Amino acid sequence: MPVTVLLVDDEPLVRAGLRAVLEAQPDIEVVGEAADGAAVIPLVRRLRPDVVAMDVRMPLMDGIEATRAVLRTVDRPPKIVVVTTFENDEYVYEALRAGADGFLLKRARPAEIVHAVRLVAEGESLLFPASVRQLAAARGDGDRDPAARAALERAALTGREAEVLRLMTRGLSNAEIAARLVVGTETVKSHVSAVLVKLGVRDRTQAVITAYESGFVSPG
Amino acid sequence: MPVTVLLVDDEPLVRAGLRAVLEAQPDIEVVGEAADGAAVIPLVRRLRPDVVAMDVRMPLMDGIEATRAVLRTVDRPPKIVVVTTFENDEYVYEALRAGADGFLLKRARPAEIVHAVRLVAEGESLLFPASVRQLAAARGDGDRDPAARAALERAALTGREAEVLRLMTRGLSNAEIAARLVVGTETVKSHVSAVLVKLGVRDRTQAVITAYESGFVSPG
DNA sequence: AGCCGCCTCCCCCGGACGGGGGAGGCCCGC
DNA sequence: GCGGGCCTCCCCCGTCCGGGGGAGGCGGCT
Repeated sequence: MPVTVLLVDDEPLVRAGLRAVLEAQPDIEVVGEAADGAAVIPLVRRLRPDVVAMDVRMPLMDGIEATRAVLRTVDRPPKIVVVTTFENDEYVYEALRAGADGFLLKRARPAEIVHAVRLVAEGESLLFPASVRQLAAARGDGDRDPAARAALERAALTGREAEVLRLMTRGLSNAEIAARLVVGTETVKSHVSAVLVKLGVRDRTQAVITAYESGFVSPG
Repeated sequence: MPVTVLLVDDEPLVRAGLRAVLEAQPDIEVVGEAADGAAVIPLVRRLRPDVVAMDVRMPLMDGIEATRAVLRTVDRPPKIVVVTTFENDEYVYEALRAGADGFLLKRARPAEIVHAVRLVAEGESLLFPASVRQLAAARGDGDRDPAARAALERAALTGREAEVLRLMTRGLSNAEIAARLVVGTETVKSHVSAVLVKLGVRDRTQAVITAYESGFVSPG
């Protein structure tokens, strides 16, 4: 029996592309599509796909949240492949922690995409080698052993820091962030400093750049 | 006879998506694909498509350059539709000035994409209404009359300003930009101030955000 | 109970940033 | 030739930013 796949991406074009690529394979069948993470759970319950190809960035509920939701609420859940546009995506480890079984880049060649779907369907927990290598190199860690991953988690932003970073990426000053969060500017400065240290950058502009380049936020 | 289309995009997935969408139409035929603008001219000469669907952002030669090249070197050139990811794309007017006949958003629905291709093939110079409206609204202009377009061009960044903005988006300080461009920091400050005014923003961080949001630069 | 991480706030301080204004040289188009 | 846009540089000044410290409270985990 064929591998059944559910596509989740807000861009119809990407869905059409994935569908075209995957349906060209006799052993793969696309059984459904969704445009947002919020629509995933009922579809998974109904269609029971083997694999969900899930975009990370979606309007209402992003891929990370949707992954958590599926794994938390569905029994015998499908394998989840997170689809991302960027190497060095901050969301990659977030997705893995959320329980995704692998991820792949949108710019990957069709054959690689097919390969990845087949592998995770077989139960392999595949991380795209090139991406993982870049991710590791960018962080200065060795390979993907648990210690390295733990180190990454330690370097992860706290909830408040992520919130502050997100407001930074919207162009707010420290005072504006303070007003928005109803805390003192000194508090905001503390969070900003922590963000800069953790991202390894010098100022808020570089932090915003890193946020865009890593997919923490995204244009459009 | 059917409308023949050449697809130009560096992402195989997008090409596959466009192909799937367009080939579903009986009167549209995709006659070729290219992954970069540099490959377009020989393909256009050989295949003589009615329409070229061209991505703006490509590794070796971008869509604007490729558009210029095609219109300059090919006689009886095809209609060119520029494909972009972002509304409010700075490149939109650049593309129009380069001679593109229209543009469409990647996130447009399949029916709209098909519609756009058919229209330009018929000789209509179509600008996607939603995009144009947003573009106009964002700039505070009225509609797409020549005066408005002229106003946009006047508000456009000069070469030096664009260069400075690009270095800003790479996280450089004024002093670093000055060193890079071999000018004084006061000069850089002048350019930065001009950029801030023209973009209608308060500080460099907001300028970088605008640059990302407008597609002036892009992650990955 | 004790520890630790997170959030909160405080001080001092130097440097970078951005606004305002001005000005000279250059080249291009009218 | 004259204007105008562009690039270049200059001064003053107030503000924001970020670094380096420290510190208290609170909640969870052990």
